[in-house]
Amino acid sequence: MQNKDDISISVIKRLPRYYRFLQSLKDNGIVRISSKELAARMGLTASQIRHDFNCFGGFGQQGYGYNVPELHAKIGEILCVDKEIKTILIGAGNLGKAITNKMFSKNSGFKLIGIFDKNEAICGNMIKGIPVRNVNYLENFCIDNSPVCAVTCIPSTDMEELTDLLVKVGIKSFLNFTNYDIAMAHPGVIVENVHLRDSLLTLGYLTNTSLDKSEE
Amino acid sequence: MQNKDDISISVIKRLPRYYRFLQSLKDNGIVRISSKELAARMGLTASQIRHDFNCFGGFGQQGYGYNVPELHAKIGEILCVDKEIKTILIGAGNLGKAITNKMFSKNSGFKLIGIFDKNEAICGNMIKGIPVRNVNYLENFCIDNSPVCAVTCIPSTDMEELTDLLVKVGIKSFLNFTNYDIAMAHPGVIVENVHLRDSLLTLGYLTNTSLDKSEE
DNA sequence: TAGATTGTTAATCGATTAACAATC
DNA sequence: TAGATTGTTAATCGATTAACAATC
Repeated sequence: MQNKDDISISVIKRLPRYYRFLQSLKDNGIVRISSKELAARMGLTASQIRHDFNCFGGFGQQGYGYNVPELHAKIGEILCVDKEIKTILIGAGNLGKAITNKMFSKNSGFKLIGIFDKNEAICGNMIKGIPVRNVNYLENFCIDNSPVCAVTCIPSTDMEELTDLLVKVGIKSFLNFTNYDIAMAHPGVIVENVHLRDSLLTLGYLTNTSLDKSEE
Repeated sequence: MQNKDDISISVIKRLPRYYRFLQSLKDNGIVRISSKELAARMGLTASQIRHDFNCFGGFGQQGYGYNVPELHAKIGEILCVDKEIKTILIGAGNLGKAITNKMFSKNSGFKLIGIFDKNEAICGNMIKGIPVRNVNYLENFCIDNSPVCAVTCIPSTDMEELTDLLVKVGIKSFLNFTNYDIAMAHPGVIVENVHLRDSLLTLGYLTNTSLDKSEE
């Protein structure tokens, strides 16, 4: 087992998928799995799986494999799914609503404590029991409640002003759905970008390339 | 310039971001940029940028750099943003609505031609001028209109049956928002996965790790 | 022409895979 | 004990970076 700082981002990005697969194995009552069997199910190599898990410690048993509920719990622990990072969401459009409804379930590691929007017309609306507040109240809300994380699903053009404010009032990490480059503007802040349009463009490239090929 | 098949997926995944940055440079009236300057703006190395562009051909000029509108056009061409891949969307909840409203703009390379949902109550509703149809009509619609791509934003539990049908009627590529593993179930099909919850869990890990460190 | 910057090859770095001793 | 499978190191592979000749 190595120091947490040494763990490469590629390993970290695989953890949520491991967690999901183990969850589903557990739900199906499977108590034991070998790296070979898990590799076959996930489309990875057994070597990589053992290598990945060993970044965090020896979770298996020679000659047996891995205990599914135990491994699931260990990875959940590494991902801190039991934590409740105080989180605010800015932008209560369709995307904001979808995120609020689906993503902050138990064992997500986060707790949504406030929703903000600049559109007066929807302020006061409730989403999953949380009122949509006018973005004018954002600064005071942050001072009073000290959220750590912000989810941004607003137009990119509003992002510069907003992120300056959020970083000022102590936001440490962002789940960013806009194209504004938060990491570039605020070095040191933790940012996970979700660029939906980039995914679509990549898919377009791959689809067209594959169609060209099948026409040859 | 190499064969299209030789181009690694990591290069391809950077193309949409290059395209975005060049768009914004172009919008700001910048007509010339060097790899060094672009690297500084994007947080990459100049070497990588030249290396990436050269996978597709020599777009620059020694001693000058790159012509922004020209390079933008070239990358748009590579990404086939002018194509209109016929696309259907399944699941007209908040996420489906957000995607419909924001992602299929001009120069996305896609054209949304049909929206489907199993919820009777919302069938007939219009989203961006497209009616929500009952999923019962999906098979016949595909036979009549031959869509190439499908966007899936429905519960994972409905995915096995749905993807079997979609692949049968000729869908070649998927933008998949569910946790169902389409690629595993249908080898050969092109899949771009967007796992929002995985992004959140990764952010949780990074956030907690960083908070632990700053407490030391 | 001289300076700048590309295109491209070689060197480096890091991630994945293979191999096998340890051991359950 | 014998068979199975991990943990871990070494080998391989691929991606990124550095270097520099070509050339605008």
